[in-house]
Amino acid sequence: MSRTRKRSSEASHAAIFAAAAEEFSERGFEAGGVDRIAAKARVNKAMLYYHFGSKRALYIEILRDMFRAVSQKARAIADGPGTAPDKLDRWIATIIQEAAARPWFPPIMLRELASGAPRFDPDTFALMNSIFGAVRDILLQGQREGSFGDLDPLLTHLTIMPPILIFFARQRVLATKEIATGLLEPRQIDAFVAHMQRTALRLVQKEGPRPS
Amino acid sequence: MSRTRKRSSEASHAAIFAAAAEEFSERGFEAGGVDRIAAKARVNKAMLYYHFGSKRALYIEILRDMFRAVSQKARAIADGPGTAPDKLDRWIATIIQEAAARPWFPPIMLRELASGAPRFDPDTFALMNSIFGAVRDILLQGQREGSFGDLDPLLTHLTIMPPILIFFARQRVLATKEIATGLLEPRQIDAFVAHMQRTALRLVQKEGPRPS
DNA sequence: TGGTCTATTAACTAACCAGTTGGTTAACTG
DNA sequence: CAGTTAACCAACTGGTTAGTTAATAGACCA
Repeated sequence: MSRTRKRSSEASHAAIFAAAAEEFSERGFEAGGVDRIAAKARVNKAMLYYHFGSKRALYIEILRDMFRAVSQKARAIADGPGTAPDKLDRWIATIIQEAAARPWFPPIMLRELASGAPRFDPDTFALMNSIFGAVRDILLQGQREGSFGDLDPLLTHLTIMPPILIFFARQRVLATKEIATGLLEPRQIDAFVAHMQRTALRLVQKEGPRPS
Repeated sequence: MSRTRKRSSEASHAAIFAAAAEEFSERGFEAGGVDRIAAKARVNKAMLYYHFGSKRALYIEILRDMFRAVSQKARAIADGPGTAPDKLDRWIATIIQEAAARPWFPPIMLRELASGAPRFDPDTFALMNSIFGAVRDILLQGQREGSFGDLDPLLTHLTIMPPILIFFARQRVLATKEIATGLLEPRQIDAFVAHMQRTALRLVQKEGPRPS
């Protein structure tokens, strides 16, 4: 049946993708091995080249998958209705949810930042930039509305994103070492969302009279 | 003369250290090559093993060098005189200065965080933890004195450090690509110090009446 | 002067890696 | 049923890698 073959093909594709995401997340692009990926996916190494063309193309596919999802949601929030503080809250909740749903994303992204993203093709780079574009629009809206103070959108973005990436990279490590269980329970994530929302609001707020 | 030989030995040691710092910073531990390090240091590869014993020992030496410097200064600030907000400001200025002086540090640290620091021996790990210990003492002092609100020291530390690491990792990338020159001029760094000091203060401040 | 130690080297090894090749199997099609 | 093709695989290749070894040059000292 065509179904059987087709399904098998898609299953192989998905298994390779999942195995590669895990491998690259744990070891990085250079240290990640295609033999190990193939073994994890229970697939012959040649299938990896059959389905994805090259180690790099497979890696980029993993990056693009997550950029596509985040970029689309960020644009929807920025272009949708609501006040700027409200949009900022929703943006933070969204990116944290997406990171929690793709545990391989934060380590890969951190390594890309550390390396200067030399593996990004122009399209992937543009996709990543469009995420910042949405955030910038939210921040500028807040300034226009008078609810946000004077701020540098890029610097603000670069202050909010890194703690999120490192929080999840650390969580994965702690989970792997089994130092503490249940650290990624929903309550834990909700508390972190609240922390980052509070942090972001304090960061963009207008300066004003302070207590004491 | 013994001087000539001794100096030559120390010079080789230093050249290998510098070349390795650069190599590991650009490519990471796994992708970093000892042959490339030796070539950069203008030294035979065997000298690397003579002076440092192994690739990993060389790598750890680079990590310890920076942890030693930062840990010592952090302790001095935490244990010295001054109010908590003042200490927090000095801590941020210090870590940013140390990162600027060791441009290889942020990328290496980011990759370690992404990998879960599997290459840390217990001593190095303790050295790194003692940095957090000093920061925690500053934050607790602020709570005791009533100038800081209710906060989680670890979460606060993990909100302040990542933007600093990523700021410098990005700077190095931009400098390499020569997209913009002079980005790391003193003024640029001073502005970033001010931004992070403002960010940290807003983060730890007591909640109070806000401007509407 | 002859022995000893530090610093250095070229040449080697054994393992590993990304990617290729040449061929097989099995579902579908006319 | 015969031909086509998507999906799959074992085995190989060429190149790279961390780490070793055996030998040597020169400083120091007795």
